[in-house]
Amino acid sequence: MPELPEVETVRAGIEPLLLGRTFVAVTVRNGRLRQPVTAGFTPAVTGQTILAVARRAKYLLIGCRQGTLVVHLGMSGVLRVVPAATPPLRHDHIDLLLDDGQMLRYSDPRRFGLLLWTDSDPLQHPLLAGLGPEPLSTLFDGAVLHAAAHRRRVAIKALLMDQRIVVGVGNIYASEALFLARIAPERPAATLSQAQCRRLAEAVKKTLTAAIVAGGTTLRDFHNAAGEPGYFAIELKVYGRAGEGCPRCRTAIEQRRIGQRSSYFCPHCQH
DNA sequence: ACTGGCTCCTGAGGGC
DNA sequence: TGCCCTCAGGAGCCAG
Repeated sequence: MPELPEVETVRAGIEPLLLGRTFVAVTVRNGRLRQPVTAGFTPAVTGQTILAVARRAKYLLIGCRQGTLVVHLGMSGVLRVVPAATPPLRHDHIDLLLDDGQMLRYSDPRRFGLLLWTDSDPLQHPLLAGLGPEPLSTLFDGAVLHAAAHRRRVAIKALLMDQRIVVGVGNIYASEALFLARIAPERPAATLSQAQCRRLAEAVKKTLTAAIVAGGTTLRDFHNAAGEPGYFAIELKVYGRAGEGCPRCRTAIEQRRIGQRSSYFCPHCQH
């Protein structure tokens, strides 16, 4: 369930449960993920003490004394801290046993996610080195977006989801941000004016921030911090609402495929 | 250098 | 009930 807000919610949820803990054992039931879990994974992680739980783009970075555990949730990945005795279900692929009787459990039906260990700077890892700016930082704004869109003919929605341009925006929040900015998702990126790029960059920040706040609220209600945030926490204005009335003008929301992904928009107020 | 299309994988839901 | 199709919140890889 992962776009940036969901990953951030997971990060915030597991951080207090992991800080200072040590991984005492690792069980890999099925390591065939997007990148297969390597033979060196278990010995590398075992014995490591957790010093930080950070996030870069949609990657979780669990910083340990001698390296970093990098986790990506893919489409369907879930990370939870549960009692060590919890019996595994079908898609509970990896357990990382902690020194307090709990374990960090990775589940992922579709197995598009990944776990890897790196003992050097995780930000320099090939998977992360080419990532664009964090959307909520000052490194991302209208000017940056406008520069990135220069001469690009791709649909603006596809550009928004390109992690080399800006990270963290997935299929749901791309539709939501474009709705908020009143920009049609199919517009070739290069046709957006500076003002429109400014509006869109602000809409991205606003959309993601609202979702993080909502996720955090949801999580606080979860006593076990099990992290079942999800998209129910926030009211989506257009995503998944084909045929329903636009919240602004009541025109029927349209659904269309853009770059193999379902996109939702109001044909009347988005241009 | 870009662009669009395909691919990995399992599960859910709709139509017949 | 079963079968077949389509779709799903990601992103790397490939040919043109």
